Amino acid sequence: MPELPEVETIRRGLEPHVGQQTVQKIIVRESRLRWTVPAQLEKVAKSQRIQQISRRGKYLLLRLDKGALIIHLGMSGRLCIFPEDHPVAKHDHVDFVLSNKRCLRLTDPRRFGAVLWSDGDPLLHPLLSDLWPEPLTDDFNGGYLFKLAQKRTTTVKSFIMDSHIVVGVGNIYAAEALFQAGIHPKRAVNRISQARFKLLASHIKKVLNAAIKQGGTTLRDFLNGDSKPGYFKQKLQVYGRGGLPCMKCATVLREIRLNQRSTVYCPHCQV
DNA sequence: ACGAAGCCCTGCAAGC
DNA sequence: TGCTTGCAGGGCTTCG
Repeated sequence: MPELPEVETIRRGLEPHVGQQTVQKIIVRESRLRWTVPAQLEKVAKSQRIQQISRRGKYLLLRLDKGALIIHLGMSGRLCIFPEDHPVAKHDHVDFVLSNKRCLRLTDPRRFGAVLWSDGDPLLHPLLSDLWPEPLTDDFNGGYLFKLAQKRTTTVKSFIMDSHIVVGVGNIYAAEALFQAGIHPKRAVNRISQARFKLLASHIKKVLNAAIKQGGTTLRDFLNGDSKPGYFKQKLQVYGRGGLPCMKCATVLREIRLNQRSTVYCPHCQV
C-alpha cells in the first residue's frame, strides 16, 4: 500500500531509468483499473520523450513532449523496470516500452490504481486541479489547518486524510502523526487550538520525511521489481498495534473504526 | 457546503 | 481440506 513516502521513493528510483527515454510502445493488457485506461493512450503518447517524472500527492506524473501520463498506484500497485522481453505475470496490466529496451510495468492486483492521460499540464487535470497543498511544503502548516478547521465539525483524522485539505496523508501516517501530536483521532477540528495544529503539522512532516528516508534505503531495487512494502512497519508506534501497550505510557492501545478505517490510538496520551 | 457512507477490487486470514 | 465470510485500504462519488 504505497503511501506518499513510498510514491516519492518510487519516483526517485524510476527517474534514472525513464528520464529522457522515448516511449516506443504501450501495451495495455487490462484496461479496467480505477478508471478505464484511455484507448488512445498509445496513439497519443508514442514516440514522445519522457521529460520529467514528478509527483503530486500520490499521483506520479510523467511529462512527455506534449501531454503527460498520470499514474496512481492505488493500494496494491507497483511500478518496476524490466527488460522489454520480461515474462508477463498475473496482474501485469500496462507496459511502457522505452527506447533503452526497458519496460516500465504497472502491476496491480486490486486494480485500484490508474493510468490516465492529460493533453496539457497534468496539474490542470480535474483530479489534480483543486488547490490543496503538499504536506512537505511551507504552505502546509498549523495556521493553514487552523484556519480551515474553524468552519468544520469533522473529526481530525478525517480532516487530515481529506485530499482537499492536504494531499497524501494516508491511514497509517494519520494515525502515527496524531499519536505523536497527542491528539485524539475523534476530536472535532473546530475544538483544536492553533498551537496543537502546529504540532500536528510538524509531526505529519516529520513522519513522512522519516519514511521517505527509510524508503530510500529499502525500496531501491526497481530493476528486479523487488519493492516490498513493510519497511515502515518497524517504526510504527500505533498503527497495527491495537491491544498492545502504548510505547510512551504502556496503556493498552484502543482500536476503533472511523469512517470505515481502522484507527488505533492511546486513550491516555491522546486527548 | 459539509460529513459520512458507498463503492471499486483481489488476496489473505479466520471460521466453519 | 475446502468452502464462505470478513477485512484491508485510496479516494472519488453519491447520498443525506
